[in-house]
Amino acid sequence: MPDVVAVVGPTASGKSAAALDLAERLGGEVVNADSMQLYRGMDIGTAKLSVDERRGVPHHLLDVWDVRETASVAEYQRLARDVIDGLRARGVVAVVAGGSGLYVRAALDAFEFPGTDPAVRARLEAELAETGPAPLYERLKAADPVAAERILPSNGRRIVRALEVVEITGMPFSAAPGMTTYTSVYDTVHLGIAPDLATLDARIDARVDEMWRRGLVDEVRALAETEGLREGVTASRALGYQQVLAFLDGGLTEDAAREETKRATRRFARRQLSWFRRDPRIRWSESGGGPVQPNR
RNA sequence: GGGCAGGUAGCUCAGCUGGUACGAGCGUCCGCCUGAAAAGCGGAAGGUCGGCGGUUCGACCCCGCCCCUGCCCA
Repeated sequence: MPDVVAVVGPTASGKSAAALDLAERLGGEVVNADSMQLYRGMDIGTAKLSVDERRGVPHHLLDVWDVRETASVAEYQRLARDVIDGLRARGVVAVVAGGSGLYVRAALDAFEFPGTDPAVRARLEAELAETGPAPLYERLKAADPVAAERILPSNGRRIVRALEVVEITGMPFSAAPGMTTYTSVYDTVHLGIAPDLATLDARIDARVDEMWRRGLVDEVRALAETEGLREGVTASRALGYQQVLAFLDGGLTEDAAREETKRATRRFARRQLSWFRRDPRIRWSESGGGPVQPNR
C-alpha cells in the first residue's frame, strides 16, 4: 500500500468523487490539492463537497484561508506535508486530490520554494504597473540570464518573482531544479482522470449551470459584502467569482457572466490537461475506472 | 415595388481612393509555468474578401446583373 494516492485531472472530471471512493476503499483520508477550495466560504463556485457528501471520510485542507489572503503555494506545501506526515504516522493512506498542478507537486515532489519578501514584491509590482515588463526583463537578463532565457519578456508576473528571488536570496532564480524533474518524496501512486474533451465540456456547462441554480451569485455577493472578497488578490479572480463580481459591479449581464464562466473554465481545463500530461508517472483513465491513454 | 446600409477567418468586425489580406478581438488546437497557479504567459491552424459576368496588365476594392440580411419609404 502506497503512502499517497494522488488523484489529478481537469475540473469537472470527477476527481472529488473518485477520491472519496478511493479513500473509502483504502481506509484513507482525503487531502485537498485545489487552490481555491482552500478558501473559507467559497463552496458553490469551487464545487466543494459538502460535509454530508463526504460520507464521514475526513477531508483535510479545505476552508483554511480567509478570502482576503493571497494564496501561497509555499504555505500550502507546509500545510500539506504536515497533514500527510501525520496520516503516514498513523498508517493511513493520504488521497491527495486536486486540479492545481503546482500544488500537487509542491505537496508530493521534491520542491523547494525560495523565500518571499512582501516589501520587495510590492516594490517590483509597482514598478511593473508603472513601466511594463520590458525594463524589468532587461534587469533580469543581467542578473540571471538563465532565468531570463526561460521566462518570456512579456510575462511580467514571473519576471517580478524571479527578480524578487534574486534580490532577497542573492542566488539566481534559475538555481531551482527544473520543473521537468519528477521526484516524489512519498511512496506515491499517481492517478489521472481525463474524460474526452466533448464529455468534459458538457460536464463543465452542466456544472456551471448547477452552480447558478445553487446560488453562486448569492454566495459571491455575501462574500463580497461581509468577507471582503474584492480585496482578495487570489480569491477574487477565481473562476465564477471573478465573473459574478463583474456582474455585480455592472460590467457584465448575469447571463454573460455565466457564459464567460463556462468559457474560462473550458480554457482552464485545457491548461490543467497540458500541465498534467507531462507527468510521466500518472496512470490515466477516462473516468476513474481502468487506465487508458491520456487525451492528446 | 423604390431608397439606404451591409454581405471579408467558426463568430463580431477592421481594412484597401485598383497592385500579393499587416488584420483585430473572441472561439478552436497546442505549449510554457518553483510563494496569485481557477493566476500569469506564449505559439499555431483557419479567409476562392456573397454569386456570376465585365472593365483592366492586374480587382476584395470600379461597372452590370443576381442572391442574402437589416432599416426606411410606398
